Amino acid sequence: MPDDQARVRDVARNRFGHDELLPGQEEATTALLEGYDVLLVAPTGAGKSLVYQVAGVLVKGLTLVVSPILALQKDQIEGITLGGRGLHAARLSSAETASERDDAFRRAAAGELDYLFLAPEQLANEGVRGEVAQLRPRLVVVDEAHCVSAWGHDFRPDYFRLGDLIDGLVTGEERPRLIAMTATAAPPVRDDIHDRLRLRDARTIVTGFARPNVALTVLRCATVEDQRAAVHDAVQRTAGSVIVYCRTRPAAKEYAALLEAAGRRTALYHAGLGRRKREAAHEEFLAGEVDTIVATSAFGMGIDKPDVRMVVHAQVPESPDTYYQEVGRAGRDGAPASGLLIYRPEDLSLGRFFSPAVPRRSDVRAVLEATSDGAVEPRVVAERSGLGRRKTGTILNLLTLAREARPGEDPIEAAAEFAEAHRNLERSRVEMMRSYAETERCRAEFLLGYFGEPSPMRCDVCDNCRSGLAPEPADESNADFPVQARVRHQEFGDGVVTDVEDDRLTVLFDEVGYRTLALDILDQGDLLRRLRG
DNA sequence: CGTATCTTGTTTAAACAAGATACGGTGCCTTAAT
Repeated sequence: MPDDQARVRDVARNRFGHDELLPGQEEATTALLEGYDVLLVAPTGAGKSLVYQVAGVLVKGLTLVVSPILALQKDQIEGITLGGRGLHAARLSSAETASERDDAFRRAAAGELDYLFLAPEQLANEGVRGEVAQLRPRLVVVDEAHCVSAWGHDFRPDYFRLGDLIDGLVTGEERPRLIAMTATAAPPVRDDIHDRLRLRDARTIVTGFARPNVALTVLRCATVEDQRAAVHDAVQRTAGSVIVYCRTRPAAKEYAALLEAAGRRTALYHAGLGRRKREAAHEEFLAGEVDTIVATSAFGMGIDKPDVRMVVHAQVPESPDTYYQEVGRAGRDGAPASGLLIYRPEDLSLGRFFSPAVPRRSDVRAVLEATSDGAVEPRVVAERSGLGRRKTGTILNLLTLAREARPGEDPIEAAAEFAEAHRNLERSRVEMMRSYAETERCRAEFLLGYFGEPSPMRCDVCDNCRSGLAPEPADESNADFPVQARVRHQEFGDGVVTDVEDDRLTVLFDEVGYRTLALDILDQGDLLRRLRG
């Protein structure tokens, strides 16, 4: 609708001071105005926030923003209310006093509030959910939507229930429009977000994953001493801001001390440090008072420092999903930057260790029995089953998933199978990270393929391109099994082709996760068949 | 699963190896004790 386009541009310019909209922004906003749900996958810095801000102005009524991190919500609110835009935003969280919360509800009910921010855990509270429903939000925004997929089962169970919780807000006939936004989502993650949030008539808008100014390199080390030296040397020869990612808190502490001793101005960041220290480290890094920050994965979402010149992974992360997200914090300003992975294969074991456990069938049965009268509140079910709240929440989620996807089957068995499939997927992601570290292909091409964006060209700046190892990307257009093809494997079951090389295929299987298959073996028997549709 | 550290065991009794054990990420929220 040209009309909508003009309105979107007008609001972007006059309210938010953006003369031009970036690719995807306008498309996503107008899709919302036309009544579609939207899944927006766009890198940080591509202005995802502007999409919901503009839509929030044009869709009359309250815009509800679900966001995972309280500090992030605070930044967003400051951005919105800044500079006399005449817009109003508030937050509901454990950090607000009772009177602040009352005030937020009162203002929202009076139509004095444009945006209300909260974490899913707030919506999980029945009382809060009821009150928010009364406000009749017209637009619901799920920020950092990959969390729905990544955290669903065990870490923050209310993320898994978010679809239900949002459905619980519908009071009248009209359901609010929904937009899910994330910077990283490989195709299976996109499907998961779509299913978990129950998007309707969803428009999926994906802007490019390519980061041509970030040179990717992998350095393989045999010993911890070599590893330590490699991190030290890489940081020392880099001018400007550097992020060093470690897998554990003790490792982060050790590397921070090492680099500090070597004369780098260094800050340490992990979740064990407490809010004040973390804020101080973050601010020092943003302000350039330190040029190096050594962190665990806690240092992540909402970090938007444009001039990071290098992201070093002192230890290999557990998946290409995480790696892409973290290395993507390099070179946001478009100037040359590098992403260096220090690879010692033993470190992958930590990724396997952290992959989610499959609950015992006896525990699943206990939870099922505790819900026989229809109880669903995790607190009640945990008391009755005698299991911990966390474990109970995980199992409840699995049972929900099992009932939705396989009605009529034994829910205990189905839940256990889902947990196994989930763990298999996580472990296969670890193996994909191994493949990334060990590949001779263009690193960027590998990552883009993983994210469902096959690239016809090499990046020319990664280690494999520079050394001449990287082959020309395979022409997959006339392959027997092209990307996206649905296939059936005799042993692994059904799946989707995610990557095609000259001599091998990578397939994402429903039950066992990612597998790379050698074509010459496939040719020998009828191991793999293409399915229709 | 791998690593660091503590415990036990052996052997030209102080040192060192083998064996056992603990630990490892991400954040809401609530509530009790300062």
